[in-house]
Amino acid sequence: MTIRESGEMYLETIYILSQKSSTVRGIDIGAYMLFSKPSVSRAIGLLKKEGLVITDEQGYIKLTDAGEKKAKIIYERHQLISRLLMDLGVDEKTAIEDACRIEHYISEKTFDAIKKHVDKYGAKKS
Amino acid sequence: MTIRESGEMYLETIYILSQKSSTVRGIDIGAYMLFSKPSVSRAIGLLKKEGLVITDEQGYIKLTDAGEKKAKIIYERHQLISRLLMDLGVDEKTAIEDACRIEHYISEKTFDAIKKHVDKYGAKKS
DNA sequence: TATTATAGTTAGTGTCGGCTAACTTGTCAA
DNA sequence: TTGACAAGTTAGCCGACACTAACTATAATA
Repeated sequence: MTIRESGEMYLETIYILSQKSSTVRGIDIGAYMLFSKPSVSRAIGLLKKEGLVITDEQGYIKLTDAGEKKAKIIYERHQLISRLLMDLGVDEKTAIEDACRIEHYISEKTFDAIKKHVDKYGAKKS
Repeated sequence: MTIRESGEMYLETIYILSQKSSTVRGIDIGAYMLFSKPSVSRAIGLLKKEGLVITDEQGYIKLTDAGEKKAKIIYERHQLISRLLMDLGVDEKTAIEDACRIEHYISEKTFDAIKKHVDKYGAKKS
């Protein structure tokens, strides 16, 4: 069972929250994603099974090395797509929102192409 | 009930097939999309309910005016995103595939921005 | 200490959108 | 005329992924 869009979103969220705070709880994830506690609970359970997430003794949620690696890739994609869209003239809010949905559906090849473009011309805005 | 990703794909397919042949049947749609007959049957039923599709006396599937309008928009999006990706250096096959998945998730604003870009710089390839 | 609030889980539901199996119907050829 | 095939539909299933209601466990506070 490989990870899907929903799982990617959770991973990315955990990654983002981990950078703001050293402790991430299910409830924080739910608050960020606007999902209910049971939805988060189930999703985290699945990510644990896949070895992408663990919970420590206090119940805090952490990414495993594998999870962190994946999360970074997803996060990087999000950033890059946002930048591309902003380069094209899309306002930041819309760019971030659209990137969030698109990021799960682009191939490696397209991602590389966007990377090249943004490295060359882009990133008006960090 | 508003149309979703799956419905958009069916509409676009009907649109494409309608341009190749004046008669479009469920079986043709299934062959194109690689979906089973019952899946197509159900989807077409839903599109009929939404007034986007009708079947004529012989059972052939046609877009209504509303359906054609929607289908055109979706098709145009697909074309534009493909061009954008090709402009970025993505090969045609990959560009078309990725565009197919992305097209359902971009906002009007982003679409407009892509349109401007492609009109200005793009379309190396029709 | 007893109460209350917070966090997590369990159980069960609903929608979307695929699927197979099996039935119906119409056409065409033996 | 009958038998077979092609196309469509019906019935029912499944996975993904949200939800609510309700239970549990723990921590904080009156």
